[in-house]
Amino acid sequence: MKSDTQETQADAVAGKIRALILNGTFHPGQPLRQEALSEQLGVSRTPLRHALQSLAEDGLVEITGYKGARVKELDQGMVSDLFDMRLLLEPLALRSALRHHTKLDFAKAEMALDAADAEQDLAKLAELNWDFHYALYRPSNRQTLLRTIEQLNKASAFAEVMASSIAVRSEKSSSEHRKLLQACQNGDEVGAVSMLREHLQLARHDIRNWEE
Amino acid sequence: MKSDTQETQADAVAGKIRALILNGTFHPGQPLRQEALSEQLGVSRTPLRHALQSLAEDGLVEITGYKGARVKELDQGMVSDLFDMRLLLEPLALRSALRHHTKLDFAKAEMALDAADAEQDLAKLAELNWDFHYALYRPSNRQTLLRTIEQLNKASAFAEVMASSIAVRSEKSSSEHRKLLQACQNGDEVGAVSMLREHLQLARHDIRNWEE
DNA sequence: GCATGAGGTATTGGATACAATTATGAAATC
DNA sequence: GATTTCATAATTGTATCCAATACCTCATGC
Repeated sequence: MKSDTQETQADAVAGKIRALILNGTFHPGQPLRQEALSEQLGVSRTPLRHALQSLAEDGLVEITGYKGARVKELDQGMVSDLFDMRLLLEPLALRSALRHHTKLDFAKAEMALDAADAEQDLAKLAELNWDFHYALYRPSNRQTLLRTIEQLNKASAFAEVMASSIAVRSEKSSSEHRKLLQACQNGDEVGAVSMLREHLQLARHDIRNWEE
Repeated sequence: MKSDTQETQADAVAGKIRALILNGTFHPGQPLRQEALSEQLGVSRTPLRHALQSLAEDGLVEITGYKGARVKELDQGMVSDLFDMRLLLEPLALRSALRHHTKLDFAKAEMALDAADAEQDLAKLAELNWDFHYALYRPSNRQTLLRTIEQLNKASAFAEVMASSIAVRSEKSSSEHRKLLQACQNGDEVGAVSMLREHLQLARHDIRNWEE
């Protein structure tokens, strides 16, 4: 997961802001003032600005020229779109990866699951969620596909947190994840794919119920 | 297509650099030095940096911390991934849009096609290409889906230009586009979707043949 | 001869200062 | 009283300057 690129302050700050958003410290629609944030996080406005731009790419904040950045509102169609896309793309990645899985991949996936079961912090839980899925998809070695799926997952995590769904269904999610992992280990392609589909549909359903 | 957000110099510069890349002035792998570019484009390094970050999001350049930005190399799997994804996502957008098309949408699409037939500049041709597809998908009103599809289209345009494919198959592409538009106007859902699929597959095929 | 490390240069990342734009609010006008 | 206007403040975008990091050369040791 670690890239060879030297981490810059902007990246670090982006991570911190992401955590603050996912933890609920910053709520949807809230404006993110550059000066205040920069002093709060102990950096200048320059890297902060880059961080905000990064978060905008990930769909967590919305930037409007000369008007500033605010935490994105979770609109009605966003959840549908995200999960429709994930339902189309992730089975493709999983199928491409299935023949190339190694024991190390399964170990990484299981490690993420175990850590998730003990995790309370929502931001870290979301991160572990992605670690699990990524472990299963990465052996496909399809970088471009993986990058898009990662974006969609990050945005989904945002939606789940906003809908207070990620905490509520964590134990359900865990069992679904373990079944999916088991199917992958057995080399059961149709089972794994259908388990993945079911998992995504259940997640979407639970989010839907929480938004009014 | 114009958003209400005030265009900033960073955005303008991003557009210029994108054009320079698509026109072949900057070739893949070439490093993009900030100082040189900033003086060439008449802006400071600060907005230039933001522009490069934007282009990195679009997948046209690659940024590595403290090492700089370079025009992205067109790797083998990228084309496959992009078109696999487009083949899954764009039919969904088209189907969602079909019932909501208005005469204005068709007019916009046709205008883009007519302009494309007379266009020589590769960057503008790529832009018109997207304008056409966007006109057909936008009535779906699915913003998140559209945003992802836009990214994929921009990246595809990059790949097509790099493979010297966009110029060669422009007349073929035009006829495919017009058939697709016709099917949409007739309200022929299955015809439109299959035409779209064929169009994408042909584009992928022609790119494949040009890369060695 | 080749690896290795010190030093200097080139280039990027970050901090600060300044300009451009937008939001705010009070006064004037209908 | 509501609305428009204009000035002022708050906020973002841009330019400039400084610091951190990577790259390249060249000396030095084996």
